[in-house]
Amino acid sequence: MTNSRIADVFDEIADLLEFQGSNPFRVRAYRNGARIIRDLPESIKTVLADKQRKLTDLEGIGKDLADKIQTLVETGELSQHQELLEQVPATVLDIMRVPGLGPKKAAVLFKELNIETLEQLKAACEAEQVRQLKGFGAKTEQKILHGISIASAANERIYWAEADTVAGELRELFAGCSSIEQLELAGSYRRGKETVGDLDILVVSQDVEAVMNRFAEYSDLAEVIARGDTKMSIRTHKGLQVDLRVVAAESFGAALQYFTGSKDHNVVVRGLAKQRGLKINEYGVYRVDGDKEIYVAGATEEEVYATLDLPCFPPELRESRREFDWASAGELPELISEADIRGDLHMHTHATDGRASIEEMVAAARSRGLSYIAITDHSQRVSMARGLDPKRVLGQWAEVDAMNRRLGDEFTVLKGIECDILEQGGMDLPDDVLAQADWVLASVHYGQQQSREQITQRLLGAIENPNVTAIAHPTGRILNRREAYEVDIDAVFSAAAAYGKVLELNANPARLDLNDIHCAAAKSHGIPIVINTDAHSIEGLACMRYGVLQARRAGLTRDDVANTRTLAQLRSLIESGRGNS
DNA sequence: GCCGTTTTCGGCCCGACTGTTTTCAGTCG
Repeated sequence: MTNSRIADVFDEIADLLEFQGSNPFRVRAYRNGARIIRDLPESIKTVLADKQRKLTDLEGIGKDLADKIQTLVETGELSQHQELLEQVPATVLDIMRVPGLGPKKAAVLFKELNIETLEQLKAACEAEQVRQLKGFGAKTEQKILHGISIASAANERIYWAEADTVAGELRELFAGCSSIEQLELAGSYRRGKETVGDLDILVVSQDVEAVMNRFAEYSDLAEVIARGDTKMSIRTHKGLQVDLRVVAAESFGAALQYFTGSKDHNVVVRGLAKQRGLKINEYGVYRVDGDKEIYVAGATEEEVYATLDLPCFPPELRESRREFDWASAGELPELISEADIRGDLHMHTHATDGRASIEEMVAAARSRGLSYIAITDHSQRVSMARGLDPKRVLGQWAEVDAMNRRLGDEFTVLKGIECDILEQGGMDLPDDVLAQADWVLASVHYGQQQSREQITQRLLGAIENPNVTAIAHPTGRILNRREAYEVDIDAVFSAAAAYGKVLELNANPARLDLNDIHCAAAKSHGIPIVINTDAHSIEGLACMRYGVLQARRAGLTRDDVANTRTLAQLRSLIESGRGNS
């Protein structure tokens, strides 16, 4: 059983317990446990197999959860989980996900009206039965009906890149509001999470009405969800919720820290504050003195963290993973930035499914400040994209040689290929062809439904091939669309480390594959990561920033990433991979 | 359910907004 499956079980137990009105801290313990398992950079099986280590060494996993994890790994199920599912139909969890309905109200609906599904809930609202219940009224009934109608749209998290577009529009909207002194976007968007559930905007202004009126003029606004003295929430036509909060200047840093989260990170921060006799909320840091609270800090995030002797963590690291350990050891990594990137080693041209020529890709890459690229068109198996057979790829590489002679020392194009790993195993081009390339990416495009053993063996075979430099998009996932294929990722990491291979972080905003957890795991194996755009057009080269953001979330530094190296350093890295095979 | 230099019990982050209420519970982030 995989980490993520174990985490899913714990999350569902938390949902079911919450529905039953269990101790909220017990519920939190399960959710916390789920997050810890999901964020773990190695498989739980590996930890269990190591006699030197105990699951309870993980902060937040006690004896009880450790036993449950072990049971799940060994038997694939958990009696407590089964019993809960017998008491509470899993479909009632959908009811809790309707905006405005939480565990308490969902439980009342279930107990009083026997409502188990969204369909039954809709019918009961339309029959005006819900408004009869204590604690419910006509407005709640309308809100539920509305909530059901938008539930699917509202629950889908959008790609970070899409959120960034909305963020840009909102910045522009508020740029025309003269009373705004400071503005920042917070939340998971600021932390650079691969998908974003909603946007949070923080503003300092003396004129709350003017700011909120401006917000109400947003061209993509579908409805105003709430509007109070300091907070206003809207929903866009696509269903994205945007929250606006207006705060005083002395509270801006505290609010930014608070609303950037993550929630788990803030729980730790608040706990540390409490130990020091301090209290932190979104208005500031306060020294608690009897029943008096004296403002200590809050204008900037730096001063908020400084009251706890903590560095101002880069937002990407605020996930309550390892950042507090790093900080206390003085080992906070200096995260990679886009300026560190010198090359892009995965892109397509119009020879296959790209839209531009080699020359156009070179020009675009140079204007982005890069000093080398690899042209990596598809191999013949990808017939839909007119993949290259040996003859065509050798022809393309001759073209690249000619191009390099024209370019001189200023810029270099590596002769590359994105070579398919065939369904039956083995590479899609003969070794004597691949041996002539500078840079070979190996990819799984077909047979993604194969068994874990088959796919793992295919990947291991590619890693062991001396001509292969790197594995592209190693898990094959497409966010919101396609799960990663089944693969023993630990085996892939071990092999890549042993054979000196590189793993890709594909920067396409829908892929971001490897994900942040896997990148951190690869780093711990000493595996270099290459951040590539997989561009199919000159515009596609701009995706690099999404990959860098993901790398930052993984805690990667410049040294962890292959394409921050100079060309000479990169070539020696490629050579050492060949030597190890 | 987790945790502990205030340690095996008693805490566990905290405030805004809404709707249904006449003072607050539930939801949300």
